[in-house]
Amino acid sequence: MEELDPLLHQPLRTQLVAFLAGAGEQTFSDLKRQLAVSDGNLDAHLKKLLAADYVAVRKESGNGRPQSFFILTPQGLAALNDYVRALQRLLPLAGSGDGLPEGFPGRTLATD
Amino acid sequence: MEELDPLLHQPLRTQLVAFLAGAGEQTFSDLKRQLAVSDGNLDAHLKKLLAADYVAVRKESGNGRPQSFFILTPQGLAALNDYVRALQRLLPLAGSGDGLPEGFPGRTLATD
DNA sequence: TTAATTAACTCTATATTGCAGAGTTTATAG
DNA sequence: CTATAAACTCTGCAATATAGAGTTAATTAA
Repeated sequence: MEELDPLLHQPLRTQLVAFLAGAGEQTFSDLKRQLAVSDGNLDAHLKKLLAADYVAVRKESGNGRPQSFFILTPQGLAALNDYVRALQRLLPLAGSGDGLPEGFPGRTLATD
Repeated sequence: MEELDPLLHQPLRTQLVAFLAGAGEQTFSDLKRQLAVSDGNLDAHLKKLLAADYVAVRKESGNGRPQSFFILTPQGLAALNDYVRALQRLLPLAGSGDGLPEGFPGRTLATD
């Protein structure tokens, strides 16, 4: 059965990676604001992504407050790519911009 | 930012619900085999889906071994529908059957 | 030039969730 | 009627997620 990278298949991390993919390099604070998440929680999830080399960090200081810039690595983008494909195979999303129930052939609903 | 139903956004439960959506009513053992998961783990996740009324169960006995048939409820299908749409908004998947990197405008990659 | 303030992180303890295997029940076979 | 096996279910351990307290570093203002 279709595997879903557990590192990516978690609400906050999916959002994180999707956001980095779409918006490019972001500071810790940017991410914190965008995802409305606590410092500690963001830190913990970033650490996991860093440990997996899905995300890289570049630190700056000297010309202002110290800042960390987080960015998706090529591996991270590749993993996201694979993840999205796995989702597409698992969930019949193809061509369903507006409904998708028709995309689930053979289903039977509980009649309650 | 885009919300992802935490009940569905978990590897095993996503697979479970996707499978039920695609294949209709399934027994406990069918699910166990298809998802290659331990009894206890399957039971735990089914309980959560039952508690949320995403899945319903019908029990049979008397004419063979006792069996439970699990099935997606209308609420479950609706939740899955919402979930897929949230993913589609979060991840720019549209029309990317074969690459998708182009689907992430504005991204910048770490050069390592 | 140095003490106060504030922003940017990071660490740690607690809560929540996930998992596997042992246990229980129910049915068929000998 | 005892043994075997399939179909679940329960319980304790392990891993993960979260929040908030703590730490470091830089600007501001006396």
